[in-house]
Amino acid sequence: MAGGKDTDRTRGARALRKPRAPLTIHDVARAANVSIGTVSKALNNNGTLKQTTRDRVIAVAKGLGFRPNDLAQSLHRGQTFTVGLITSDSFGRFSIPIMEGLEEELSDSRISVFMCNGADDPEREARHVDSLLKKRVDGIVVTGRRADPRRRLEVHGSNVPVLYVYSQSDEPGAFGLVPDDAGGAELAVEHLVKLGRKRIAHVTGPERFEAVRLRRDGYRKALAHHGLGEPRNGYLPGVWSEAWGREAVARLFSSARGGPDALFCGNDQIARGAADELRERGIAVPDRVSIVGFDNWEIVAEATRPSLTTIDMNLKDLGREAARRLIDMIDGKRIRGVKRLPCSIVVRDSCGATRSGRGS
Amino acid sequence: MAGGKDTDRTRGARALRKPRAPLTIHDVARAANVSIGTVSKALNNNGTLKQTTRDRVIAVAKGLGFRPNDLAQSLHRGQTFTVGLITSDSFGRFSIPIMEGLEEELSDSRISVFMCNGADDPEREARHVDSLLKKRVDGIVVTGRRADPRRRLEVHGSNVPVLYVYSQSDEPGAFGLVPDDAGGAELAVEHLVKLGRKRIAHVTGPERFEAVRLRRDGYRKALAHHGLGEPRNGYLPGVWSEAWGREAVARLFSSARGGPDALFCGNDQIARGAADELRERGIAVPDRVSIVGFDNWEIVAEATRPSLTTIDMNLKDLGREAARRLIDMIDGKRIRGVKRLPCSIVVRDSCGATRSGRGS
DNA sequence: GTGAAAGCGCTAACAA
DNA sequence: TTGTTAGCGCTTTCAC
Repeated sequence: MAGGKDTDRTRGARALRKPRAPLTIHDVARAANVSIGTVSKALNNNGTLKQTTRDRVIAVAKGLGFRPNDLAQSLHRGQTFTVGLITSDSFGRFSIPIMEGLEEELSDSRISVFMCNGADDPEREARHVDSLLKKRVDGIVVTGRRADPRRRLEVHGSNVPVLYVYSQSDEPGAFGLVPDDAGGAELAVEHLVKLGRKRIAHVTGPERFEAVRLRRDGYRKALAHHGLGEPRNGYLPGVWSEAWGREAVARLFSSARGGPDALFCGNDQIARGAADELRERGIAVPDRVSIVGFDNWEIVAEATRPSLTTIDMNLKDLGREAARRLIDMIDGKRIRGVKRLPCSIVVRDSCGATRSGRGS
Repeated sequence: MAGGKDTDRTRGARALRKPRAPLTIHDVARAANVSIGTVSKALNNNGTLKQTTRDRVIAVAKGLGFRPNDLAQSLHRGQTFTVGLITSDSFGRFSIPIMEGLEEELSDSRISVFMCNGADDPEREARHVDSLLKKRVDGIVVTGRRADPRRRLEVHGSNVPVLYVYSQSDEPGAFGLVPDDAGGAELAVEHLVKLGRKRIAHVTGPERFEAVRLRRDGYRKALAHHGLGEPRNGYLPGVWSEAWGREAVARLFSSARGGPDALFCGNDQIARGAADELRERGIAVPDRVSIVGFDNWEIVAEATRPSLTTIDMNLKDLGREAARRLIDMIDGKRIRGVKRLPCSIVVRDSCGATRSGRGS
C-alpha cells in the first residue's frame, strides 16, 4: 500500500539522522515477512494464528528488540496505564513511604506514576493537573505533608478518578485514605496501662492539626475506658519539636509531687526531647517513667536512649491500599468517604516491656 | 468524509456510557464551524489564519474546556515531554531534595516525570526501564541513596539520554552529577582553622562509601594546606550513627591529655552524637571544642545542642542542574564525565563563630 | 490463517 | 485564508 511505502521511506530518512530510532511494528512485519496485523495478533496473543507463525513473529520481534509504542496503544484503547501523584505541599518524610507503597503496588499492575509537586502553590498545582489531563492519566492521587482536609483538586469536569491519601478533600463526594490516629493513640495508652502505668500525660503538637485532636481524643477515650483520669495539666499541646518535649518534661516534673509515670508523645521528636530531658534530670526511663512516641521514625526512634516504643502509621501500607483503591476507581467502582487504616505499635525499650513485636 | 462521520457516531455512542469523555479537536471544529486544520492552526498559533477566526476558535476551545491529547501530539512529533526518574535503591532523605529540584526545573520546561523505584532489585529496575522506553520518554535520570558508582543502566540499544545524579555509572561514556565532597570537607576545615582551631579530628562513616574517602582527602588536604597535622588517632572512620559519634568522643577524650579542639563529622547524626557526649562529659561546645557536621539535615542540625554548623550538599541545586543538563542532552548535546557541584557551609552555633550566612 | 484498511486524536503539507 | 488528507504506530474488524 502507498501509505506503507511512504512510511518506510520516512523512517529510512530519519534513520540516517537519528540512529536507532525505535522500531515499529512495520519493521517487525517486514523482517518476519508477514503483515502488521499478524504481528499485532502474535504479540498480543489474540486473533487466530498458526502457532508456528505466532512463534516465529515473536522470535523475530524479540530478536530485533522491538518495543511497542505505548503512546500508540494508549491512543487506540483510551487507557494510558499512567496515573499522577500530586503532593499539595512538598515531598517529605511522610510522603516517601506512601509514594513507595503506591508506586510498588501500581507498578505491579504495570501502571506508571507521574510525580508532581504542588509546592503549596495553587497555580503550580493547577498546571500539573492540566498537564496530567492532557497526558490522559487514568487517575490522580493527591497527598500532602499532613492529613488535614484541603480544598478539592479541580479537574475541570474531567471524569478521572481522584483519590486522596494522607490528605482529605473538603468536597463531600471524595474518597480519602488516612491513618487511624485515634486508634493509634488508644494503642499507645493500652500498652502503657498494661504495663501498670496510671498517670499518663500526653505531650503533643499544635491543635490546628487534625491528627493532634484525634490522637488526643483516642488518648482520652482509652484512659476513660480503663477508669483512669487525665493527670492534672497532663495534656500539653505545643509544637512538633524536641525542644518542646524537653520543655514539657520540665513543666511536668518541676513540682515537688511526682509527676506522671508515663508520657504519650504526639511524635517521635517530642518523645526524644522528653527522653533526653528525663535522663538529664536523673529520672529513669523506663523504670520510673515510660515513653511512647508516634510515627516510628526509625532513625530517631532507634537513636533515642532508650530506643523508643512508638506508634507506626503504616504509611507504606496506606500507599499500597491507595493504589488498590485507585485501580478499583479506574475500573469504574465509585467509592467515597474517609477510610482510616489501623496503626500498629512498635515496641522498643522506652516502656520497660519485654521487647517484642516488630523490633525495627 | 466517511471516516469523520464514523468517528462522530462512535463518540456519540461512547458519550452515553462514559459521560464527559475528553473532547477532541473535531468537537471544537464542529462547535466553531471550521475544519480541524483550522483549529490546529489556531491553537498552536501557526499557519496563516484571519485573526478573528483564530480568536474565535480559541474562545470556543476554551469555552468547551478542550484539552488537546498529548498522546496524539507526542505520537506525531516523536517527543513526549516526559522523562523517567529511577532510583537504584529507594527514595530517601537525600533523594527528596534532588527530586524536588529536578521536578521543579523540568516542570518549568513542561516536562513531566515518571517516578520509578528500583528498590535495589535489578529485575524491577529493568522492568521500569522497559516501561519507560515503551512510553518513549525523552530521557532518564538515575539516582540513588549514595553517590557511589553503580553498574550502568541498561537501555538495550535505545538512544535515550541517561543522566546520573547523586550516582555514577561504571561505564566510561556516562554523565554523572555529584556533590563535591572533598570541597565540602575543605570548607569545614577552613572554617575551623579560621576560628583558631589547631587539633581537628575527623569522625566519619564507613570507608566503603566514596563520600567518606573523598571527605577524608579534603580534610587532609585542608589541614596540610594550613600546615596542620592530623591529630594522632584523629581520623576515625566508623558508621553513620549517633552512637558512633558518642563512642568516638569517648575514645578521643578518654586519655588525660586534652583531646582535639575541633571535630569535623562525616554527617549530622555523628555530629549530634558527639555533641551529646561532649555535653554529658562537661566539655563545652563550642567553647572548648567546635563541631562541624555534614548534610545540613535541618531537623537534626537545629535540634542539636548547640545547633550544628554543617556542610550543605545543595542537593536541590544538584537536582535542578541535572534537569538542565538532561534537557541539553535531549536537545542533542553530548556530555560525559563526572561533574562535582560545590557544597556550602551553614553556620549555626556549634563552632563559636558569629552566626552568619544562611541561617537555616 | 492471513492481509487490508479504518481509525485512535493530532499536525503539517498541500489544495482549493 | 481555509479545508483536505496523509501520516504518527498501533489494534481490530472484516475480507479473502
